[in-house]
Amino acid sequence: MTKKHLQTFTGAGSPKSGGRQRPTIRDVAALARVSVTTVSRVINDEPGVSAQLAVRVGDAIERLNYRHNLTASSLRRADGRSATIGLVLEYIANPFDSMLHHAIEQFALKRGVLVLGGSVEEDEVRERELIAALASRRVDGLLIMPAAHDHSYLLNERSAGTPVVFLDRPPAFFDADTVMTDNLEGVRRGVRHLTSHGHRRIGYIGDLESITTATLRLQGYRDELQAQRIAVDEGLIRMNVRGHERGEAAALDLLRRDPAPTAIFAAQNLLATGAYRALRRLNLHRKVALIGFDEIPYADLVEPGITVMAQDPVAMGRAAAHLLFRRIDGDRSPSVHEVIPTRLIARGSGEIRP
Amino acid sequence: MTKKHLQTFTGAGSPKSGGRQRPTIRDVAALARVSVTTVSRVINDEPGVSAQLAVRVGDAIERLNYRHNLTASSLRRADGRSATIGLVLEYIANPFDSMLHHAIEQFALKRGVLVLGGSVEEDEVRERELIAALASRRVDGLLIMPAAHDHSYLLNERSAGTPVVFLDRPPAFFDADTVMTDNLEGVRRGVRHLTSHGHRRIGYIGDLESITTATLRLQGYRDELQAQRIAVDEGLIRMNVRGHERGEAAALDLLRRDPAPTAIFAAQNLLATGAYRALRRLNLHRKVALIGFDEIPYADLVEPGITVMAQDPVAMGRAAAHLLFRRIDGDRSPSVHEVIPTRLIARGSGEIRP
DNA sequence: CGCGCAACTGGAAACGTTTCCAAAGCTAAC
DNA sequence: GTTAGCTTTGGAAACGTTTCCAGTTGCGCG
Repeated sequence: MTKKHLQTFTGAGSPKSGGRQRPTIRDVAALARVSVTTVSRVINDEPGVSAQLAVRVGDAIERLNYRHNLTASSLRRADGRSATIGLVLEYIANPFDSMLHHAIEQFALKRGVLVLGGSVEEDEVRERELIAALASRRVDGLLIMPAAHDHSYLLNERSAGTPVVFLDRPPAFFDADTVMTDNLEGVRRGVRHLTSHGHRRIGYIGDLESITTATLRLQGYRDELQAQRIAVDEGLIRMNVRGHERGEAAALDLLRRDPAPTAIFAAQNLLATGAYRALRRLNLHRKVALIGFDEIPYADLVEPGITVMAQDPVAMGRAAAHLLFRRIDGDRSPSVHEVIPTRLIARGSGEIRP
Repeated sequence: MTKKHLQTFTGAGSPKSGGRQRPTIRDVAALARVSVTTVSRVINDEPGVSAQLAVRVGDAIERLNYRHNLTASSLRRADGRSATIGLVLEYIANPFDSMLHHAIEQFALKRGVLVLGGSVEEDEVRERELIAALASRRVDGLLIMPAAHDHSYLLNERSAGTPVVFLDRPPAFFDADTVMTDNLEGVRRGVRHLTSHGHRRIGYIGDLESITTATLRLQGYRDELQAQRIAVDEGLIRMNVRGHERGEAAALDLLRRDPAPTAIFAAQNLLATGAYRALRRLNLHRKVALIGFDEIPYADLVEPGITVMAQDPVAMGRAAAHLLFRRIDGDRSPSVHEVIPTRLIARGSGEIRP
C-alpha cells in the first residue's frame, strides 16, 4: 500500500529524451583543471580555496552553464538537507490558505528554501499520502494544516529527524509545535460585540464538528452567552454546515424560525457569505446583524459591509515558518503553542441593532 | 552569482540531529533476507519477483517503516525523474493564481507528481533565481507565468531535457507551449457589451504596459472601438495602473473629466474593485457602467453586481499541466498555443445604460 | 540423461555530490 | 638547515538507489 503512492511514474519513461546531459561537477573540474573537491568547495562557499582557483572554477561554471545538482548534494551531505520544506494545506484556493502559503514561502525564500505543497481538502487519506510523498522527497520539515484526527503516524517522520509544525489546527495523539488563531476568544469577542449592540437571540452557523477549530468556535459562542447569562437556545445553532450554499440554507432556516434571531454569527468565511446572501434574499440585510469569522475579500464593498473577526494568516504563516526553521536548526526544546489574536473589523453588518 | 542562489543553507548545519537514521533499502533487504536488487524491484512494481519474496519484502518494509528515498532514486534512475514539477506564479495569494495552482496540483497528483512552487511578483530577477532553484532540484518540468521579457536563459534548461510551458503570458525570445486567456477577444466582447448598451465614451484602466497581456487587452479595447467606428479618446485611457488604490484613483480621475465617461472597462481584477469603489464614493455606481476583466470573488454580493469577463483558471491549469506532461512523456512535436475563451458574466454593473 | 530456455535472483557498478584523509607547498621558528 | 604548523589541494570512499550483467534454478523435450 505504501509503495503505491511513493512512486507512480505513469510516464512512459522516455529516457530523459532530448538534449545532451547536464554538465556535472566533473566537467567543471576538468575545464578548470582542478579536482572535483575544489569545485565542490567553491560551490558551497567553503573556505580554503585560493582566489586564483576560485576564479577559474567560477569561469568554468559560467562557461558550461553548470547547475548544481541539489538531489545529489542532498543525498551525500551529512545533514541530508534538501533545502525544501513540505506544506500541507486544507485547500489552497481558499484565500486564507493562499495567504498562509505566501507568507511561508516569503519566509522560506530568505533561507533559499523552497516550498513543496499540496491541498488535502478534508481527506484524511490524502493527508497521509501527501505526507508520505513529502517524506519520500526528504523535505527538511513539515508544516501541516491537518485534516486527520490521529497523527501518531508522524512519529516515524519525526524520529527520522523531520520536524513538524501544525498550522491553524492542533494535532491529535502527537505532540508538536502549533500556531493557531485564538478561536475561542475571537468568537467570544464577536458575540460580545453583538450583545453589546442589544442582541440576545443570536443564531450560530458552524462548520463540520470533525474540525477541531469548528468545535472550539462553538465553545466560544456558548461560553460568551453563558458569561452574559443568556440562555443558549440549541435551536439557534446549526453545526456541520459546509460551504456557501449550505450556509445560505442554514441561515434561511434560522431566519424563518419564530422568534427569529436578531443576529447571526457565521463561524467561517463561506458560511458568512452564504448567510449574507440569505439575508439579502429575505431583504433583512439591514435588519438582522451578521458577523463572520475569518476575513472576506471585498467585504467592505457590499452594503452594509460585513463585519468580521479577522484572522491574521500572514502572522500565522510567519510564526509557523519561524518555529519550523528553529527546529530544523536543531532546537529540541519542548513544544511551543502560539496563539495569534483575531481582530474585529466593524463594517456595518455587525453594528445593526435589533 | 549563480552559486549564491543555488545553495544558501543558513542553517547552522546541525548534523541532522535527533533520531536514528531512516532505514534504507539495505536494511529492508537484510530483514527480508533478499538482495537490494529484489527490494528495488518490489518497490518499483517491476515484474520478475516471485510472490513469496514480494510478500517477505513487503512485510519488511512495513516492519521497518521504510520510506523510499526519492532523491537517491532520482539520482540513479535512467530518466532522472524526480516526480516533481516546478510552478512559477506571479502572486500566489491572487485568487486567479491560486485557482491555477490548485488545478495544476490536482492534475499532477493523478500521476503522483508534486508541485514545487513560488511567487515572483513581477520581479524578473526573482523569476530567474526561482527557476535556477527549481532546476537545481531537477524538476521534471516547468510551468511558468513569466515576469521577465527575455526567456532565452531557459534554453539551457530545455536542452538539458526539462520541458517548459508558459502560463497566462507568452515567453519572449523563446519558443514554447503556451496556455493563455483570449485577452483580445475577451476585452472586445466586454467593450461590445458596453456599446450595445449605448455607451460611446468608455474609460479604460489597464495594468503595467510591461505585462504582455495588459497591452493585449488594451489592443482589444482599441480594436473593438475602431470596429464600431468610435473614435478612441486617449484621454479616457489610463495605463500602468497597478493595484487597488491606484485603480480607484485612476477611476476617480476619469470620472471627473468633462465630458465624463459613461462606462469604465477595468482590465484587471484589482483595478475593477478599485474602480467600483470610486464609483461608490461618487455615488455613481448606479449611473456609470463597469465591466471588469477576470473574476472577482463575491462580485454578485454587491449592489449592483459587478459584470466581468471571467477567465477560466481551472481550464487553463488543466490544459497547461496536460501539455507539460505530454512533453515530459517525450512529445517533441512543434509548440502548441492554447487559447482559453473568456465568459461574460452579467451581474448588473455592465448593463447600466448611459 | 543432457540440453535449451525461461523465470527468478543477486553482486557490483554507477548516478553527482560531499567528506574524510593524506599529500604537498609554504612560512616561521628554532 | 631542519622541523613544526598552517594553508591549499586532490584522491577515493560514501550517500541510497537503479541498472547491468551474470548466475542459479526449474522445467519440458528430445
